Amino acid sequence: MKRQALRVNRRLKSIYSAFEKRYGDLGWWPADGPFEVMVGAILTQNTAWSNVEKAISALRSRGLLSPEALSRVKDGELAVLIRPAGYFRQKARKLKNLCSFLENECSGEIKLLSGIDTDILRGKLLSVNGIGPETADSILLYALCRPVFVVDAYTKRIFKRHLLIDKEPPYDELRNLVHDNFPRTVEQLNAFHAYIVETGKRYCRKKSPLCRECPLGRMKRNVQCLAYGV
DNA sequence: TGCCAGGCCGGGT
DNA sequence: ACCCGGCATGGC
Repeated sequence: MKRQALRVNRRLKSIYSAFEKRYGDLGWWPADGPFEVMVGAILTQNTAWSNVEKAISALRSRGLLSPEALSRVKDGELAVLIRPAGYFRQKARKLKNLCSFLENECSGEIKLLSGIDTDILRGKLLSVNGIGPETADSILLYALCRPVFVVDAYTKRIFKRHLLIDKEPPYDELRNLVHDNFPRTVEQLNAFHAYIVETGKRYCRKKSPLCRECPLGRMKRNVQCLAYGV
């Protein structure tokens, strides 16, 4: 088991290095301030980022990118504004839930969340209707600078294609695989997920073939899968 | 034209 | 513990 962990550790590092070499510093998350990160994290659920940008712009142009302002808008009105991001009625409610959460938890002052332990905070975020594991971790990492790894569809696809795992494990299991075998620093976890998404968008969409341009190269057929569940 | 995108929820088995 | 249908727009 120790041996296994060492291999996983090495594989993760080599993947990360390949990304780093290709992309350098991506400067993620693409947003202005923590609240905007949170809003983006909800809006991008199963949705192309280009569509999210339109919605964010609409909110920005009306000065709604703060918890206080956003909580005052009526659901129906908000829904129309974020329409380009899809699932707009659901997401309008989710955004309001986020605002209520922030109001209850820290009176809308995001800085005040800094006193709360990361795991406790994660639990609180997960209790908000509309915030699941990926959204919670995105908020923790990119809005609140907590050292957590964010798992998404690209992560599973890339790890599977590059033989780190042979099937798709439950969210927390994959997250723990990285937590246990990769440096647990905000900087590296931030960059790692950013690299995964950038690579995923370019080279690892559902039907895109494996190609030479991918920073990880082609899948090597005779490399043994490290398997999941270590 | 149909498939896909940086998920999540509620209900069922 | 999984599996499903629903949610919705815009790009290719």
